[in-house]
Amino acid sequence: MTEGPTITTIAQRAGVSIASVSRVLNGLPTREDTVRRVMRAADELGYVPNSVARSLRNRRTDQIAFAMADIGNPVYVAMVREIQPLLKEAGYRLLIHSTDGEAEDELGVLRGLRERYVDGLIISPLRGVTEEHIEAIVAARAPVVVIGSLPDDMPQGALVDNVRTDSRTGVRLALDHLHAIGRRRIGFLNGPLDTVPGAARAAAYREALEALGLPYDEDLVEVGDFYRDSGASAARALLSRVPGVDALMCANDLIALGALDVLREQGRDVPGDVAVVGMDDTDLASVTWPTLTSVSLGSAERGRAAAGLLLDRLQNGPREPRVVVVRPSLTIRGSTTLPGTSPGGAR
Amino acid sequence: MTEGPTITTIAQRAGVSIASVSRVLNGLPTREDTVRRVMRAADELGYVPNSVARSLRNRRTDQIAFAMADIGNPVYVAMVREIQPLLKEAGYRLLIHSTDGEAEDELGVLRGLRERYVDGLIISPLRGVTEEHIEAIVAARAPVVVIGSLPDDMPQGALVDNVRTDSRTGVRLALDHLHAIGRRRIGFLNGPLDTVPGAARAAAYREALEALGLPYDEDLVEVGDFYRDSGASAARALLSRVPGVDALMCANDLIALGALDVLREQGRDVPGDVAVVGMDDTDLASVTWPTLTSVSLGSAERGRAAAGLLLDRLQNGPREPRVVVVRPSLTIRGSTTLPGTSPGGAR
DNA sequence: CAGCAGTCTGTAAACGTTTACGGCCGGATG
DNA sequence: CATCCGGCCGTAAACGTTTACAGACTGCTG
Repeated sequence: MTEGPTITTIAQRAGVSIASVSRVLNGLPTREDTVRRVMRAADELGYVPNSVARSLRNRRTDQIAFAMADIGNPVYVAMVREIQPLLKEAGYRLLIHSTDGEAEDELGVLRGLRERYVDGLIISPLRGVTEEHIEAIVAARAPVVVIGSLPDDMPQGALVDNVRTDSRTGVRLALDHLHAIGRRRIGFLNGPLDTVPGAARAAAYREALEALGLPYDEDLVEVGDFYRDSGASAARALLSRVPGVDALMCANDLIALGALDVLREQGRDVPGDVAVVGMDDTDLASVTWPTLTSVSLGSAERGRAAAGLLLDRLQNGPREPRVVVVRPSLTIRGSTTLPGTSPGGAR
Repeated sequence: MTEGPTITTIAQRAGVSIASVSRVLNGLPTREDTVRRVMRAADELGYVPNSVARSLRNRRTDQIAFAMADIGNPVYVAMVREIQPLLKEAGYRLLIHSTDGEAEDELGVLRGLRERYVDGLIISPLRGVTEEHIEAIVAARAPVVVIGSLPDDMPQGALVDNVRTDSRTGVRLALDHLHAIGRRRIGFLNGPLDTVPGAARAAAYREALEALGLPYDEDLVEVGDFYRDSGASAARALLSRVPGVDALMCANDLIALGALDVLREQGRDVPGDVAVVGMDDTDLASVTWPTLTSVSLGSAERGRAAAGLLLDRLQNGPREPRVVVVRPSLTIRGSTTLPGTSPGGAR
């Protein structure tokens, strides 16, 4: 396996020093004649600079990592889809880490920053930012953007920006809508309470009910996992316990899919008998039948914001940490509107 | 910004040479006493090796890239989902390149191999492997796995393995099934003919009809793009031209989604009036209503195979190029089976 | 006690760049 | 003609590792 040409090879062929070669290739001022000879030699040899050597010398890798729980989750796909072109545009390559939501893996990625194989990191920790996460971020001395919530008491040295959404308001939007279309017995299918989204949504559901003057009823709440199967089981349990439920608020779209499966199986009309709202507004929401009303937490926008913050720090150097909050919105579709009825109309 | 400790720092603190430090850290035989001192110093300093310097010296980056048209496409997501854990297991990091299917971007990635920022590449070129692709692969001198079809006349020097599927057989499976449930006027909604999948599926459709003894009718074929909107337009056009069509074969699941939209809008029963078959068997297929019968081209399996081939080459050195062919299969769902009817039954 | 084998360690080179520094040469100036 | 200045260029060091090689030391043998 012949090794490729290096600047030394070019220097020999062009009869100049490696310093001149480097200068020419980097466009530094050089005599016309030298430029031509170097360019010629480089072309003939088909020279391509070695990015590893360059990284070592320049102390930058032009790589950025994105770490999330599961690349199979449409929410993260939406983020990657926004992040990738922004990074490419700015000359960075993208590394992907799927952590399965394991804190251990997340920490591994954060600690990996010290190996200096990336210039920065965007991370979305599923179970929140622990003491250990923070330590690792501080020790990394590389810019990090956390998508999700961050403790208030971040230490000074941490080069960390934050992008978050307001799922509280998101749940509120959904319940207001359900209330507006006349629903009063609104069930809630949540994910695990020891995840950040799970805990936040649980609290938000309670609050929203209160704001609407509806009673909180334990029987209307079911906790499972963030998957379709689990959503189906939860829906089945809830429906048999409280047959009169007239709406289901689901903590994400996958759970809502499971709920739709069960409602169809039981022959209950959606939204006639039971209205359903999902959360995350993934691509799936427009595919189901009926199509799924869903709270958009702005995945794409969060991805864009995170990439923007990171690039800003990399390009413009240190500054005060920033927080970007993305406002949720409600996308109303068929699972809460009877055909021919306007979205806001009563039932 | 304090720079982190290097082996030099450790060497000073431990009172030994950097060579000894390196030996200890790499587990080479060393006197007990020295080991202890080095380990102690490394711990106290919180040393982490610099992966860039290591890469430069070792001539390997422990990174692998995956290049595909669009990370938003569920087919590629399925592949990434399989590839990532295999690479992680083998100690490689994963880089993602979304090329938008632009030949220029694909070539950019291939040429990038010469910059040596990755040890290998998995690529899925949307519009086929051109002369230029091949040149770049040969020049790369790094192992490449192509997912998709590869010309027969690859030059000797190319370190390239190949994973492909047999979409011909896939289309055949679908048409056999449609024929078996009594459909005779089977329309075909295809993607662009200048893409590899588009061309292959067009030919396969013709062949399959012939094998079934059905006439080929131009009016039954519509060419658009591989997206949902485009699938809808195509379906609309086809249905108005040939109202009596009793089945729609779609070149991918997204097109099939569009077709389902239109059929619902026109009040035609699926599968009663028109049966629908998609292709790729993505997650979407189990979400639609009715759920979508779809030809699985084994995305996950192709991803696994590609990662396996690449790792094999990286770990065991040069060998003859290999080709893995993944057999398609048909996943039968609601869009071709009347409730209560067994899948194979007549209409 | 000389010689020798065997361990362990340190020096230095190498991986392929970028860049500080000083030298050389030309022309312009006094 | 001596001096100075500016523009180019080459030498060498640096980035942080790994590793070939040779030297130092130990303890043993004859």
